[in-house]
Amino acid sequence: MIHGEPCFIGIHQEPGDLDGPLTIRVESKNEIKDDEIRLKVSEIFDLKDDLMEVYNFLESKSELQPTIEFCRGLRLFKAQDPFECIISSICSANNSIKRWNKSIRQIKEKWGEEFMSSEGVFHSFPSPEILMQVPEHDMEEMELCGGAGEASNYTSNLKSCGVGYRCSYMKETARMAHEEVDILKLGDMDYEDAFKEVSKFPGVGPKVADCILLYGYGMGQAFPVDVWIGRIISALYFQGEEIKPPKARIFGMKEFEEYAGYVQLYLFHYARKSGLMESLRKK
DNA sequence: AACCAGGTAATCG
DNA sequence: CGATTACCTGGT
Repeated sequence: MIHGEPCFIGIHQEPGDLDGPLTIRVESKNEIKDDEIRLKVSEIFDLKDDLMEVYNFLESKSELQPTIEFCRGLRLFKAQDPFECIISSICSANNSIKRWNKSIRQIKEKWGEEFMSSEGVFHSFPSPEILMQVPEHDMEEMELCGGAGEASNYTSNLKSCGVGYRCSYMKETARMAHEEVDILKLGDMDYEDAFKEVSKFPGVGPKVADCILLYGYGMGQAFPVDVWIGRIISALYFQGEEIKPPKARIFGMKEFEEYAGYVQLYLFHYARKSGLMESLRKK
């Protein structure tokens, strides 16, 4: 997997035993060294350090202390495929979790590479080159196929995955990732430069850019602000006064520094589990 | 059937 | 500049 070959990793931990042992099962056609597996798993699940450093930080801020008991053991999860993360993040904008997950699953099933394992069939996310060539809508696909039958019968096009107007963003981003931008290089840039760079992709605003950098490239200083984080910051730090996303983002980055990503994750989960979210619902 | 949620891009003053 | 609005889809 270090070299890009497919590999399946199953991870199990007894429910309720967050400090208990992790069982890791690996499947691959090729031989893989134990150390490589450990390295990759630990990178994906951010296991390189225990969370004490994060918890010490949360403890030091009175507004954040309550999040700990609701989130203990929760970790940032790093995406394995940067391009999948970029397209997924674009797809998530102005969209529901359920819907954009469904869209991404369909994209993988339709244009990803297929793999078998004992757990069933898997699909990788298609490469930029593949995705940029996918027809946008049923009419385009029909013409490509010679124009036979009803357009609505064609389902090998991006719009059929329910991505809506994000379709053109995704295709153009795929084209740029293939022809103009080295998306692997983003990981070596510093945060500010990487933020400017990913913001060049259509459909990528501040929130999506921060999601890409946080979940796709492990940049922990990113603080993605969606409506919920905006409301939570307003409630916890500004006595409920409305704080607009750009201001909430700057505030979060200054206040939380290299822990901003973890604070965002913990605040969101805390608000959801504690009932704070219900009380903040609309306006 | 009208209305809602959800970030970005375009447009307006 | 800041403020407003169109955009698509699946849900009520």
